[in-house]
Amino acid sequence: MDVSLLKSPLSREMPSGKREQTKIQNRQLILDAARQVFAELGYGATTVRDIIRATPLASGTFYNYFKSKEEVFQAIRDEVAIAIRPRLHEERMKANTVEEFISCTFRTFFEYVSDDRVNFHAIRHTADNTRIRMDTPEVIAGFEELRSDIESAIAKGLFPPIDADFLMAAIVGVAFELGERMLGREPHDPVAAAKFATALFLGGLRTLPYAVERGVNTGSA
Amino acid sequence: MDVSLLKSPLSREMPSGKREQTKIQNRQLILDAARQVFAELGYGATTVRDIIRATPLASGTFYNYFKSKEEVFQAIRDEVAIAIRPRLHEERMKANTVEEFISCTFRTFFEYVSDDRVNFHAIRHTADNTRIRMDTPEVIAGFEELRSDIESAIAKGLFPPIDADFLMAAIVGVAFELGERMLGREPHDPVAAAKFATALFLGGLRTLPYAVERGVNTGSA
DNA sequence: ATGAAAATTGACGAGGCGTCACGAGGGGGG
DNA sequence: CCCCCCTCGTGACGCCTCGTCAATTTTCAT
Repeated sequence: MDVSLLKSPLSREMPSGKREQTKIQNRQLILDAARQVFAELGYGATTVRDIIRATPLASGTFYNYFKSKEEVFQAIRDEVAIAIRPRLHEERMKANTVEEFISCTFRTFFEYVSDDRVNFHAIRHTADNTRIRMDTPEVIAGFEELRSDIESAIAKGLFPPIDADFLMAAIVGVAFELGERMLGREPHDPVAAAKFATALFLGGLRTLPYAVERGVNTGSA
Repeated sequence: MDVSLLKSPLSREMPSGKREQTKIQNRQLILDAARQVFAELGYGATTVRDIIRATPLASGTFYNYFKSKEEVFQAIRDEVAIAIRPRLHEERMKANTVEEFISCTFRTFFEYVSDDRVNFHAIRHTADNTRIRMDTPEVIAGFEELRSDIESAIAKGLFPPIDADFLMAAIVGVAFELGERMLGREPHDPVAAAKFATALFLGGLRTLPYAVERGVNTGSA
């Protein structure tokens, strides 16, 4: 009696039961298979069957974990968003100037994108010349956090009282688009991309670093 | 595939044969139905069958015109790109200063987006919280044209010798992302969006117009 | 050991996919 | 004006994927 009362509440902390373990494992199996298949066939062409075929599981099992391939895709994106969001927030919190706020945001983002090839390769190219962008709740939360950080910075007097929503959108747009371009260049140069974006936001066109070689930025205005 | 180019040399001028007419008509029937169905169900959930069902045609006929729903989507996007590209290019050609180059690019783009509700509504909302961006050859050509215009402007001394590729990407990113935000606000204010984007590119954060009301921009630094 | 709860399995009906043989009907030649 | 040819619309077909569900296996608690 005493034991059973103690055991069940305590066991909540550690989900080390066989049941929980295989559940976690199966989920990961599906996610890994999906990453691989998405990267190979492209998101559009991939079917749920393709994913489970790349797995020892049966077709029905898939639906115990995800509702559709969209949901798998979302989960993969969420992983990325969850990994990068705290880093960005933390960096921005440390910022004492506009320069730091902007530069650390871009630097952190581009470096993460450059590093985490697996996920981004799975997400990037889809079918011929189509690009997908899925704003999952986690990703949207990241956007909102950026906006809220901007608003805090405005309140602190760091930023002038500009439209935080538009500024957030502009940062997001530049980050994603420039990130894409950066991944298309060899070698990846997150620092150059961050320099470019930072200079753009801090001083506009006239302070952008000059191009010195084919598609590589250095120097400054 | 451009039908008019493949036709016999003489009939190029006037495709008034009954055959050519129904061909054009059927294509348009499919495109219109697709616009409607995409807007209703979202791109992801739409099937080729849904499109032809919204049409008096038979299922097989669809494949005489398009290979897949992706191709229909591309065709719709291409229409938009073809409509807007010459406008943008023309405006930029008239620009004598950096200010004009940037401001007319954004102004024209945002005004077009705000006006052409039909196509953008068909393209915008997809399934729950997913966004699709398809870079068709025409759209990519629009990007390339922007880059080439930037390069020309650099050659003319209008711009400093910055990385045209990155600048193009930044403009594209801000245009699409801010456009999305603009469409989410009521009423649409393409001028405010253009002002914001232009100020950002010309002078950076410090010259952005101040926010005076909930999500509406006026004034300047 | 045993029964209940939970999770996996794969077969199933529904329905979409792309194809193809057929037939209708434009269009050019006589 | 007619007729044949050839293009194009048609819808049924075989294949595949979808999401479900009853049966079965696995885990867990007693």
